[in-house]
Amino acid sequence: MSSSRISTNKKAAVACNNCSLSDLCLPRGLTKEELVRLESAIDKTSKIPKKDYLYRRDDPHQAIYAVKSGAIKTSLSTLDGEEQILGFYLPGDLVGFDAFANSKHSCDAQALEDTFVCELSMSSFHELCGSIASMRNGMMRQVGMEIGREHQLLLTLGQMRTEERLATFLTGIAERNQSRGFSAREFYLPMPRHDLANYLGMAVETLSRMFSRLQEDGIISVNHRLIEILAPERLKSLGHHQCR
Amino acid sequence: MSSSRISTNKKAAVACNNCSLSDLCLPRGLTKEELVRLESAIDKTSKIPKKDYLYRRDDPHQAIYAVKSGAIKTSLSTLDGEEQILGFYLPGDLVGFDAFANSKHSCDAQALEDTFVCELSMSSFHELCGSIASMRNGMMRQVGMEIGREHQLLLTLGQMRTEERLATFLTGIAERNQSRGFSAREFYLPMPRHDLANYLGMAVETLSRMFSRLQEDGIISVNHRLIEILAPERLKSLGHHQCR
DNA sequence: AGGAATGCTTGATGTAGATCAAGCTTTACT
DNA sequence: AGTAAAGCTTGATCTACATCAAGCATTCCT
Repeated sequence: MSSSRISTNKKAAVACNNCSLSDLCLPRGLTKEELVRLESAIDKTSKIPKKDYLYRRDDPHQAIYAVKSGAIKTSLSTLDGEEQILGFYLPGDLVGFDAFANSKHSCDAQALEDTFVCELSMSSFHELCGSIASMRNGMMRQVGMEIGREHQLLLTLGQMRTEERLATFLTGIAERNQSRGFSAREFYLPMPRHDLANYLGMAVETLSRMFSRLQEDGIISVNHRLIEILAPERLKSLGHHQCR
Repeated sequence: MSSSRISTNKKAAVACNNCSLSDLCLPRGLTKEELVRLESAIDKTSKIPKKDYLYRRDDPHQAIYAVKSGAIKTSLSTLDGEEQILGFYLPGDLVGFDAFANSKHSCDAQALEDTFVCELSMSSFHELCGSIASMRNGMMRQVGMEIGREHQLLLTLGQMRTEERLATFLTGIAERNQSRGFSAREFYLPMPRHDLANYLGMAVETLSRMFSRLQEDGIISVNHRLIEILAPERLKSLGHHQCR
């Protein structure tokens, strides 16, 4: 039941320096010397097997994690056994800010597929934030982006109809892939329908129908989790509630 | 249209030291000397008249604000003229973290009534965070609480029925008042129905009906914005989706 | 003080999306 | 390989809530 990570390698296989995610993740804006300090602080890379938890609610805040490959979902579980998914974290994303309030995690983080994460222990984190201004700024930027994503999701859940929610989500994923050097046109979704429906605040059946509708309209092509965006502009224009 | 603050007083009328909000806001955990430094960094207290903006989207990130009295709402506006309210900030709350991502505010912040805020300029903020560890930690705690509030709202919008949303909101306000030394039983809501309905993701009419329903059931007493909670336990038990 | 505008409530009606139900496909397990 | 269990889709029905409509109360403005 508890967080059971295996295949822990002392020292990251790839230095931050050489990591393909370096400009998405923390290193952006650090000097060469600072980068060396960050790298030596990243004490290990862990493999989280599919369905295992990276951490659970009330676990002590041990580290900030950077997703290297795979995907993580965070969620809140209620007493009556329901859950609300809060976010999906893809390679280059940082996870773990939810524990800032009281040094205990306030949600669960689970691997959607076999996932590798870099760990920056909280003691290293504090030390680096205390001594390197650009590290502090980079961290603040990341926290700000996290808050921004949550604001966007609140807008989605509060204002949009179901078709628009899915359209907005798909364009978001496409842009994210683009910025990571992957295809914005064709990609695999890392999460099952069940999770995506929950995240977008609708029933699985409704989500499925919306996928079908977008496909019938010739906007996307759906093959289970493989999505091809045929008409990116039309997809984007379905998102009426874009921020001014 | 733009942010027009008036009645700016050089130097806060009440020092952080003596401020009734001190243990809710930043000072918690600071030594006497650190507190003096924080106080001297808080260069002014501003009055934001009702309906004026504290800041707007795309404004440069000039300060972190602490609400001393009154109330602030933050919101996202869409191109087609709709809005999603993201949060209500009451005395003791900190506002302005939304600009961490790129040094520009990513939402609007508007006064619901005449409001006084303390301003900690970003330059002071950076200086204090760089030199005082407990200041850094206090700030992280605040950011964590902000993220926690947003998670709670996502759960509310994603999982709850309308009556439950209102019940959860009201118990939350009651607890907040309690922790601030005000009555948890009787209080004025600072926001109009329109804003509360938007925040809770429902139509004003539905919100009004839910108020009426809770009143008919003898759980609360409603007189416009004056709310009296008659049966706190029953109200709380309507919130089925409490976190485990 | 008087009138207009805003805010709130209640009732009647319509509908987007939930729920229920069933079949099919893919993945997981022995 | 064969069977069980998940995962996904489509159709039929139902309902919680939105929308439309109207009236009253309160606040704002001159």
